[in-house]
Formats: sequence, structure tokens, C-alpha cells
Amino acid sequence: MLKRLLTSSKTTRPRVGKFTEPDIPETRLSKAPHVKKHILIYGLCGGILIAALKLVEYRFLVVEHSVAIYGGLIALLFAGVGIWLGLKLTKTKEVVILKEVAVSGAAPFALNEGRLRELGVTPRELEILGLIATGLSNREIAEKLFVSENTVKTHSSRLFDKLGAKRRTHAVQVGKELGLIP
Amino acid sequence: MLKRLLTSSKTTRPRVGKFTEPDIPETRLSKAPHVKKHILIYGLCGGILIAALKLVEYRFLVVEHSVAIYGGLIALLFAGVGIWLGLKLTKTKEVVILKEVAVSGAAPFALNEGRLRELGVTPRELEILGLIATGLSNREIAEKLFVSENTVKTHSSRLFDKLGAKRRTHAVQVGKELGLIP
DNA sequence: CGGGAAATCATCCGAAAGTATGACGACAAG
DNA sequence: CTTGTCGTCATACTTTCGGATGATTTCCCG
Repeated sequence: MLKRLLTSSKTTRPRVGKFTEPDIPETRLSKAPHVKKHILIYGLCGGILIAALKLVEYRFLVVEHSVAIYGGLIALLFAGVGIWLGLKLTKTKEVVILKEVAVSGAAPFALNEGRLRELGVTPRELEILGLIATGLSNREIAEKLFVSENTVKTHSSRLFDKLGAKRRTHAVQVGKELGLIP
Repeated sequence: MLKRLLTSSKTTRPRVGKFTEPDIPETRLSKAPHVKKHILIYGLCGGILIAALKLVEYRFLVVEHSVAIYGGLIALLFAGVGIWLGLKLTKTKEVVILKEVAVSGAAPFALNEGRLRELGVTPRELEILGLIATGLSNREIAEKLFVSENTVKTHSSRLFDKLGAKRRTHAVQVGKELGLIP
């Protein structure tokens, strides 16, 4: 039991705590479908740049001015575009985080009547089991049900016998496992 | 005396181990240092490319051959480098993707450490609370932990005090509500 | 090195829990 | 009408719990 406790914390807590931090709100930005889009954009930019290059070449031939200036312009242009694209792609990819939070469906708890009959647990005993599970003492249960404490003791005794429990805490545990109490 | 010696080595050690173990499975992929690295690489490539450009310009001036070819070469070069960089960056970032698989049906219990500190519940006390919740008696807990029954009673007494519980069943109930036990 | 937290162990004592047994009334089924 | 189950109550007894208190050891922190 305790081991299970620790085990679950071993697999659950660190993962959430270390990787996603307390950011419970889902910060998902899935970009899987956008990849192709970016490739397209990239190609488009490439085309535009090639066209620009052509233009530059054209002016180059026509005007035939300082070659170094035009070359530098081209270099700057492409370098800038490259950096821009790199950053853009980087930024886009950077945020890709898939996060699925456990929903933990609320257990509606349906009383296991079959088990009740199977064990021969009477309604009164079940009622007392429920009160025991809330942490009440025999006396408090007796007052709550307007009966004597001895009655509660006999009920609980028979209940423990039917559940195969030795203590009330054990009975609670068994009752939970058997679906007798939520 | 001998018993105490064994006790300290059998109960203290495992306890510490149990509580620190959960942090071991860390499959983290730190990316922070890689970013700057990439920026450096990028800058380096930029320098190399500029140098290449200069070279091309030089040959351009000297040989004065077909301008279109050199321009195309430059464009291709830069385009290729841009694509390569983009892909590389993208790839690097993609590695950082975190996939958190949801645990649908499993118990999502996460120990409430804040409450622990808030109430001043020690690890040992929490351990005993877990054992109490399973329905074990003080004696059984003592045997399980290799300590004396009195020790268990002391621990549970302080635990009840901290939880504001009067009975062990009540303590279990409170512990569940407070997220101390599953 | 002192001080404090944590864990350990002990003793005493009253309260609560659990066991064993018997008994009584209500009520449904045979 | 008899039988059986269920709920109720009681008495007597044993076991377990829980509170109060004090002591010791270990470890960490200032």
C-alpha cells in the first residue's frame, strides 16, 4: 500500500513538477501541420529572392557600378533572410509541447449489491460501516442512530466477522475494496 | 541494544531511500545551453559565407565571367545554408518536444507536500498514517517497521494531534481529504 | 559546539474497541 | 404455528488505543 503510494508519486509527481512546472493551464501549441506550410513559405521566399537576384544582376549589367556593393547587398539580403527564417522556424518549433492531463473521471460509485448478499451484510451493518469509515466512534454512531452503544458494537462485530476484518480500520479498507462504500 | 542498531539501519535508511527515489527517472533534454551554441554556429557560418562571398566577388572582378552563374551560385549557397540551418534548428527544437501520456484510469494521487509542511507532518508519521489506513494495528505496524509498539503509538499520537483527529479512523479520513494518502 | 528537530523507547492509566454470550420483540416465510 | 432473520440491548471480559510524560540518540544547522 505504501509502496504503491510512493510508486505513483515516483511516476506522476516528478513528471509534472519538473517538466511542466506548475503551469496547469495547457500551453499547447502543436505545430505539426504547420511544418509543410513553412516549407512552402520558404520556397516562396527563395523564389522571391532569386527574382531579386535577377533584378540585381540586371542592374548590375546595365549600370555596371561597383560590384562589391551589389555583392554585399546580396550577401546582406540573404544573410538577413536566412537569419529571419532561422529564427522564425526556431521560434515556431520551440513551443511544440504536447500535454495531456489526466482527466481522472469522477467515480460515481455504485454499491455492489451482489457482494452484499454474497457476504450476508445487512443494511444496518452497511450503514454502520459507512459511519465507521467517516471516523466516528461507536458512541457517536450510537447517538447518531438513536441506539445503544452495545448495539453498535454487536453490529460492528458481526460486520467485521463477515468482512474478515479484525479492526474497524481494516473493515473500512475491505469495504472500500469490495465496493461497499465509496 | 542490538535491536536498536538494526532498527536504525533498517528503518531509517529505507525511509530516506524511498522518499528520494522518485526523482531518479528523469529523461530531461535540456536545451538552454544548445541555443547559444547554435547562435554561435550561425554566426560562424555567416562569417564563412561572407568570406566566400568576398572570394566570389574577387573572382568576379578578375575573371568577369558570366554574372548570372555566380549570382545563382551565391543564391543557391545561401538558400541551401538557410534551409540547412532552418532544418537543423527545427530538428534541434523538435527533440525538446515533450509527450506526456495521459494516465486515464490510474489513480492520479499526488502527495500534497505543501500540506505536509503546513501541518508539520514528518515522513515517518506519514508512513505510519499510510499503514493505519490499510487497517493495521499498532503492533502490526511496529513489526512491519521493526520498531517498538510504543514508538508507533508516539508517532500516531503526534500525527492525530497534527491532523486534529481523535481516532485512527478519523485520521485516515482527514488524511484522505487533505491529499496525504490515496 | 550548542540547540532543535526527528526518531526511538518506556511507563502508567483511562477510554475505546472488540469478543463472547444470552435475550427479547418484530416480521416474513414456510 | 414454527422457523429464521434482523435489529435491538445487556453484561462481562480482553485487547487495543490514545494521552501524558520523560528520556535517549542521531543528525543538521547556525
